[in-house]
Amino acid sequence: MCCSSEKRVRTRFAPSPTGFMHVGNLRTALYAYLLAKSRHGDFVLRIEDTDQARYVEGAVQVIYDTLARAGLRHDEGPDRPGAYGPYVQSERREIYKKYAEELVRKGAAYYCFCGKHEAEPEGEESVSDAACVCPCRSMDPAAAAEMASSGRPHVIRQKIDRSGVSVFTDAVFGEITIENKVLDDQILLKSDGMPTYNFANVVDDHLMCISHVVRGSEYLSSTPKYNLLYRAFGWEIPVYVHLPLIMGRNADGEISKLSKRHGSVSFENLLAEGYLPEAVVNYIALLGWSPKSDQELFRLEELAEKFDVSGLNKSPAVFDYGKLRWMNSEYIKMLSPEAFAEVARPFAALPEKLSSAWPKIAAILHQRTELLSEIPGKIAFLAEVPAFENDLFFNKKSKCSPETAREILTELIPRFEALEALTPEAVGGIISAYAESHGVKLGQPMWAVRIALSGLPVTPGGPGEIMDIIGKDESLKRLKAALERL
RNA sequence: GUCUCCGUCGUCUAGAGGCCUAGGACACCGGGUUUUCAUCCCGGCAACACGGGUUCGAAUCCCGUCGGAGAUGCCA
Repeated sequence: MCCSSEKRVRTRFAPSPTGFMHVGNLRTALYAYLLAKSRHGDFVLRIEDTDQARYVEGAVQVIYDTLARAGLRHDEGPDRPGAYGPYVQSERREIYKKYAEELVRKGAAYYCFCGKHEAEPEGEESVSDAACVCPCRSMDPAAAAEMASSGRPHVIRQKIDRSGVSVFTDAVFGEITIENKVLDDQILLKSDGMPTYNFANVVDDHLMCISHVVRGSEYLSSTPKYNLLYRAFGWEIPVYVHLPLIMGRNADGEISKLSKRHGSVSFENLLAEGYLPEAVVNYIALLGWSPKSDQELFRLEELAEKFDVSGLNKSPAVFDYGKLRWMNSEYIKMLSPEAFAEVARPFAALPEKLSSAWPKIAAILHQRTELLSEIPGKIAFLAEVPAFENDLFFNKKSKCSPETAREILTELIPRFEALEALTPEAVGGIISAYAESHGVKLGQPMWAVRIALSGLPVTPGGPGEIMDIIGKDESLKRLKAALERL
């Protein structure tokens, strides 16, 4: 029997192996993890693979990888043996069968031989399942059991008394009342012998001693059915923690449950775009939960310390890529220069000749990067000067024009040439000296040299850094080419 | 259609009858610093869905309206 006397907090994350991890699911996992850890409890991973049609090769690995990268370490799971395994539902068939049959014996469920329902034609007054009464419902139990054991295809349905109302309490939403007449005799065991989610989650949560069921609010309206199941078995009902949904906004401004059409919604996509896992975790933690303080940046351990169900919100939250981006930039800035160079490297797409200059390139990129995937675009000019017009030499603020640029380059090129090495300091010194001797703003020669060097009005780093990175030969080549066209 | 839930700046949120001329953050706008841009600093714009109650007093409680979302699968 189970451990209902045990006070230990145990939560679970129970994803279906569909091949990718939706951020909504990740957030559910995060909250389940935080709830458990904030109370020094256990966080369990269970794989819900009861839908064979949706099985995807390698999908379980995606789940492990996601949890690992997000830092959500589970205490038990298929890969971490615990006392309540197996942790994969397809390996628990016999368990569900046994309990489903127990329910039939208790009169809380029945065999149904009706076959699949055809889809109802659109537009008609749809007759809900709840309203129609299956003839199998009133079949003689002994006869039905015999038919079932003789191999006749069947499912097992929950037998629900539709009178009265069901009331339950959710830790987030409070007291919820639902009329029993809207509850249908849902299928517990499918004709292939696999349980439905509706049945498996109850059996497993009980058997695995889950104390707090953390899940999306889409399950709110079916919760009374689960409670009926717990009662039929005589099991203790867990604490429910239903989470507000994460919404997305489409191009027309319409809001609906966040899905692929709203952008990258899987954790792996987000990482591939250059969001740091810590930033994503921090961001989604605050999507629907508030620490009730003005703090917004949290390490995972800190979240586990501060997490409390009372901070959970009831209303749906719109996923805001803009704010995620800001948070990502905060995490990038917090990285040490070495760490930044390392995480950014795979995104850089550097040509061979520049690869040894990576540490220097990373240094000028560090404080100006919000998303790692923007890096190639920011540094492409290092490999090759993009086509540009001489008009680019015009700059109001620094009073620069193609004419002044010509003067500047004419005077400066020999000085750069005379330099042993084009270090940022040496280059800066020469440019400053020019500004001073000509009585112009520093920005003027800076602008001219930058444009000549990069063909861009905006570059990471200034002329000194750029020359240092591309080297003396290449620098002079570019400056001379620019002067020639002036 | 039916049922359930939700409704504070554009977005994420604080607010649990007087502390609210409603606070923070992102975004946006403006200013300053700066070797461009960015970072950084300062400032600004911007919300209690609406209508009734209850109360000396309501963003906070009650009712209604409207709006939004979810559920209604041999998916989870």
